[in-house]
Amino acid sequence: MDVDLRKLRYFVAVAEECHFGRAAERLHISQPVLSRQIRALEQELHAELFRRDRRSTELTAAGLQLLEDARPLLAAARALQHRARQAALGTAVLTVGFMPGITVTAAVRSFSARHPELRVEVVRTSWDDQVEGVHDGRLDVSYVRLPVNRRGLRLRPLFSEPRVAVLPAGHRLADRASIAVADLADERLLQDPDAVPEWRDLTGRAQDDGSAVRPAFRSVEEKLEHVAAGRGVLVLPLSTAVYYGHAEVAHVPVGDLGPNDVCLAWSADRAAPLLEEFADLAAAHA
Amino acid sequence: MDVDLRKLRYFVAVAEECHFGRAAERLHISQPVLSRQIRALEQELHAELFRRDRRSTELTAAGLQLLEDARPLLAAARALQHRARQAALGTAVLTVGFMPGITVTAAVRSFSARHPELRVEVVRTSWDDQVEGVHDGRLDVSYVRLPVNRRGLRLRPLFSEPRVAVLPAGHRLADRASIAVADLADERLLQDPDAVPEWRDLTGRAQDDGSAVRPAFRSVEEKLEHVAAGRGVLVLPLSTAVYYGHAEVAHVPVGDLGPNDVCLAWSADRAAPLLEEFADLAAAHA
DNA sequence: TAAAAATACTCCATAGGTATTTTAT
DNA sequence: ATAAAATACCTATGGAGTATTTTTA
Repeated sequence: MDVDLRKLRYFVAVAEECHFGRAAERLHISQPVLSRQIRALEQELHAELFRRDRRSTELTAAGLQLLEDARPLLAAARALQHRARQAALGTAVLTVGFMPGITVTAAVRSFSARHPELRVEVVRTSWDDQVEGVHDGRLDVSYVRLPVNRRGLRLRPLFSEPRVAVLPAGHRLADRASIAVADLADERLLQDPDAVPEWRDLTGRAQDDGSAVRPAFRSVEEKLEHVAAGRGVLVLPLSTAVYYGHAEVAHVPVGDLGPNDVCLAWSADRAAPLLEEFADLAAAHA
Repeated sequence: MDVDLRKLRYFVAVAEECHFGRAAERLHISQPVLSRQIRALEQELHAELFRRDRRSTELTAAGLQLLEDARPLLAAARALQHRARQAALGTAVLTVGFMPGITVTAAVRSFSARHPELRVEVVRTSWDDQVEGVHDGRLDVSYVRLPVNRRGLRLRPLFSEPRVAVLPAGHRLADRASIAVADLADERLLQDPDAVPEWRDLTGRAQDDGSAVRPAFRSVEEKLEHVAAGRGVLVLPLSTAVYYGHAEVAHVPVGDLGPNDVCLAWSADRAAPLLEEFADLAAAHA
């Protein structure tokens, strides 16, 4: 009758690992259990999900389709649990996510004034989890920086700001009034290339020259230390660069980079009145 | 760990019936089982979902929040199953829903020409299920008539058309070139008031004068027979009225009713490229 | 033959059932 | 006293484990 979310979670693990043994390990269950659960899922759906070739395990078309739907469904289920538990605590809470550098106080203050019965929580996000929290219920609304995957989201544009290159203090370009992307061609980019799509278009740079490009330094603070140490450069929205003032780094505008757009995002699956109201205020204060 | 969709389905039934016994009956399980499952759900969520008063059962704030999320989640789960099964059948299918009177052939033909590998199915919908099918996976895209609940949907406006009053052939207003809503004040409306929000604004008409207003005649054809028999009137988009030509009924434009907007709708939770492409074609042919 | 998945079995948590009790009017 | 939900207790399905077999490069 109903699908079993546990089985879906198992399925996603296998789909991601393409290997029953490793997936079982990740899920902290034994391999035979996992095989049996996946088989059961396949029978329930009347669909073969994996092509078990000799030494490899890969998704079928049906499996690909299922993966497409399963991830958001699991996120929605987590969100449902989270919100139900939250609601049970009595005090209604609106949780606002924001990327570093974005100032939310004005909008939050206005909103609190209108809704004194709501407690407003503010949570710092990062490039990697700025939308995740919206999908899994930890955030009600989130200030996000484009580009984001719009799927399942409702977006309200707020403002745009220029992007700057962040360089070591003594760098040959550090004193320039403005530079072009091409000037950075020989530098190492210390961040997710998706955050700077234009980087990909730089001639002479492989599509993905070794996925070891972005190691374990996740926070902006850590990345800035690496910049200061001369290990690479960053491209950041101006407000982020200003927010994290660092004596050993400088920033210069990049002339041929489009501006960075900031939006408010919330789940397209939710009843929106309060969220829209917050969005209106956020837009008014932007 | 994961919520159990079965429990959520049970919960929704109890929330809708406000009565464990009736809900159990509807679910074809015994009442004690249902009580136990709801208790288990409450414990998993650390949330009291129902206030069990003496003789009544009603939702708590947490229960209301859960209901809000549970219904779309269950629909999404059904959609996931449906699409996975469909994908397993091999031939990829795009299913298009449409309200009676809307012509989809042009858009469908263009789309088929561009995607000969896809089989395009066309399914007739009605006022009551025009969005349901999109949520539970039976439809990939659907031509809908506003107003609709936008939650979880992506909408692309296509066109607008005037709305007409449908009257018995010999009716006192049947020969008029145009009428006003007020002229219909004494008539009985044979359809869901939500389909004609302006009806509510008519002075001298109770907000909901007996919910027995709309009995078991669901299809447009049945409603037209009732109009012909003089039992009431309808307000329909012009194309629908024309589509269902009936010798014993007439239709006249209603001057002070806004036009009816037709949109293409699809799920906000899905990856959109193909759906957007269809939307583009639908808009081009509108 | 060796790695990966499937099968065989055992155990136990839990959904479901019936009979009964509790609770509040 | 009665209607509604909760509890007690039983059965059986199915999830999880370990040991083992099948499969194919």
